[in-house]
Amino acid sequence: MPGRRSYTDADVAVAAKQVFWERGYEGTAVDALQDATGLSRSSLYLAYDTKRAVFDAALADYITTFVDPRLGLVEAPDAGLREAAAFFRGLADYFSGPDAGRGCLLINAIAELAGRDPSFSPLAADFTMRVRAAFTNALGHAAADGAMNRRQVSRRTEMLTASLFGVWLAVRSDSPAAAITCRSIAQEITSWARPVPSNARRSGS
Amino acid sequence: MPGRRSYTDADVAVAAKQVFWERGYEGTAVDALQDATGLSRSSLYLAYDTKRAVFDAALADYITTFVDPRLGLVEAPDAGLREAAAFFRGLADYFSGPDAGRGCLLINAIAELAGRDPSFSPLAADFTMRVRAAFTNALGHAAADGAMNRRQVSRRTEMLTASLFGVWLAVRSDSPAAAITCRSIAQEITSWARPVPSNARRSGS
DNA sequence: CTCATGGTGGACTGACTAGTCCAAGATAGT
DNA sequence: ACTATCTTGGACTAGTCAGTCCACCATGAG
Repeated sequence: MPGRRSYTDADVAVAAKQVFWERGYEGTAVDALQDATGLSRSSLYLAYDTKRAVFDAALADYITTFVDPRLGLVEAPDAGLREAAAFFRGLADYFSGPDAGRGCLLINAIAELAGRDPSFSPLAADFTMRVRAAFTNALGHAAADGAMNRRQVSRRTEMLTASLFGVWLAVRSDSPAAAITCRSIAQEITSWARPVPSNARRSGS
Repeated sequence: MPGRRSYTDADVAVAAKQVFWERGYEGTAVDALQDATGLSRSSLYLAYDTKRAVFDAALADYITTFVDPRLGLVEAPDAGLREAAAFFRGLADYFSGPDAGRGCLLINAIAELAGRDPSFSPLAADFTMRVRAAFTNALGHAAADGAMNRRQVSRRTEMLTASLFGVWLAVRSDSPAAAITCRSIAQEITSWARPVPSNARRSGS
């Protein structure tokens, strides 16, 4: 009902986030945003000039509420292999939950828009850099503790960064399998902490 | 011009493959398929009943011409760490080429359709299983040679599978970076072949 | 040479899309 | 209580989408 505005821009972004997360950017019609927010078209366009602006706001909200807390663990100044492993275990737990099939809003957006929508590319590039920096941080501390050398830090950072993107893609097809993958990665990271098991070759059979 | 049919279904699939590869499934209009094939709408729909059928045929062609030769290297009965590393180096070379930005048609399709189009899910699940089996094959042989134990085989298989999906996603935003990632992964795999460097802890500084 | 077969181009359909616009009406300040 | 301001709902526009359909005509058989 008319009068003074009954919602904030942030309300719109949060409600829209759920729909974009579930159905993707192109897959979300403005009508669906109306249903999700309970607002009519004019009210929506009063808050944001374009569907894309709604999406950007939803993505920004997602990053602060979902990405920052998790990745922040690995970005912490005292983060090490423990935190890197815990990060992937946390993902594994999330992948065992009911909402895992939606994947990651940010990585879904990269998959959908990167390379095709030029205005989106910087965000994708920034995020990749951020993840790489986070793992370099954690693995660098491990190297300082003598667990690995510099060459290993950069190689393993590359591998963890690629793996992170990969599990978020895989979780949309098969979340239980992706949960297992995350736990495997966490275990592998943990194994890096050991100076290196010299009995590795014999414990197989 | 009318008369007897001047093209085969396979011609259509191959031409369509290029467009789908470049622009994605939803992003490709039937008009674009007309341009690519040089056929008119009726001729297209004479070869395939639906846009989706064209896509499936294009994807099948992609798998036999692009995926099979590369992944076959790792699936070979005598494949080991050498072949797994060579697989990622081969990817790195491809990522340095001009067409890298399109990514992988199959993985793009998984990213676009998995979880949203139920009829596509089996193909996605099958491919993930296939990749996992391929790396299990190669790493299993390495384990038989004493380079690692069973636990490492399964963990590292998970990691390589996730990494493969990840690099194909990343290559669409930044192909030079993805090429470096592939080479790092190849080097890491190669390092598994060594019984395990006991001087790893000291060579850092 | 003639006719039936069937490939072909292009107009068309109905269902969507994002975004615009305006009349209706509730509120806040006076 | 009155009025100006600004939110609201919903009709509307212009464009795109996948898929259908038909008149046209080149070809192969007899």
